[in-house]
Amino acid sequence: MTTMISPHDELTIGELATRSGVAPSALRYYESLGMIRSLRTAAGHRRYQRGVIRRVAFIVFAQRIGLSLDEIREELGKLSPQCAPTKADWNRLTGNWKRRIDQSIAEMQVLRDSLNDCIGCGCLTLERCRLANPQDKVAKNGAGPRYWLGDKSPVK
Amino acid sequence: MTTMISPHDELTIGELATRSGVAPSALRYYESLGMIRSLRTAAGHRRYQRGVIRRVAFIVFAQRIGLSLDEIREELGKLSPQCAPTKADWNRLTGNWKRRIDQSIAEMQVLRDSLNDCIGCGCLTLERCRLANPQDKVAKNGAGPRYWLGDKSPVK
DNA sequence: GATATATTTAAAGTACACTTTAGGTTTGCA
DNA sequence: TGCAAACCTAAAGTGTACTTTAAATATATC
Repeated sequence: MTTMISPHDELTIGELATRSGVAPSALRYYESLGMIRSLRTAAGHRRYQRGVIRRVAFIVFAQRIGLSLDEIREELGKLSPQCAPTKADWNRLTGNWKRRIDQSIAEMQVLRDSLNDCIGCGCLTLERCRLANPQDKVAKNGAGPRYWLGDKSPVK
Repeated sequence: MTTMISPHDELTIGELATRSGVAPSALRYYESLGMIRSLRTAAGHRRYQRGVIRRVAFIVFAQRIGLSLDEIREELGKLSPQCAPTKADWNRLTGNWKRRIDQSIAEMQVLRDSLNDCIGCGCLTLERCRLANPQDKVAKNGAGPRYWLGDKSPVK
């Protein structure tokens, strides 16, 4: 019986890396942040339970949606320790995530529309197209491009 | 004549910061990267020509679309030095940018659909929903979440 | 003229998400 | 038994995009 997978349904870090597409160093990093857990062999090598694959998938997915590791860590904290989420958990999470995704899409659409407007009006500037306001008014607001594009958040 | 704006249609760094919503430190940083230029007063203070506002708007816009400063620097290099882009330039740029935006939107939609599928099928796992493949096949591919989500790019 | 605000530079610091390195141990296979 | 490949830890390094700091000079306002 030459299995590629450990007999006890536990994965080595290399196997988890292959299965998840996430580098071993990243998996260790996630573990150092308390996002995933491992058992250890007598020699100190990590062994991952199968559920961890889902957890890593969860992390990767959430990252693509735009969550920071810190936010993801919080979300993971709301689930049962190392298990798959309950149906209720899942609905709540996906609800939040969908809203987030919809926001991203909406923002991208604003950006695309901005380009259309700029082409349409022929003025060739992002600045004046989006800015119906006279310049001095904008200057007084302390507003900038982010404002032009419909975002109120500080510059960072 | 108490103007808020310099008499010669040239902006101080503070004025440009206010007008663009970009911090002075960031403007200096962009200048250090050769993305914008300034004239200097006798005392060495920066003075920005009006066109620079558009250039900064361009930078901010491109960042939101997801371009790195390095990519933006390249795009800026294709324009006439400190001027507004020509109509042809503009169409080319916006064409590229729109494609980029469309890609972002498409990716977000894939992510959203993934969530829908997961809810719809009730399996409560990202992993098995997106993965019609038997697990061993995936293991052989060395594929991971990024693959499940329709992306071929390396882990980074 | 005094003072407050704005500006200058260079260099170091920050945050995020990891990766790389170094030096050592363990495992799997012939 | 021998050896390559995989694993371990801690600490330092990487890339992006800035911000902060410090010490000095300049400008604007009263």
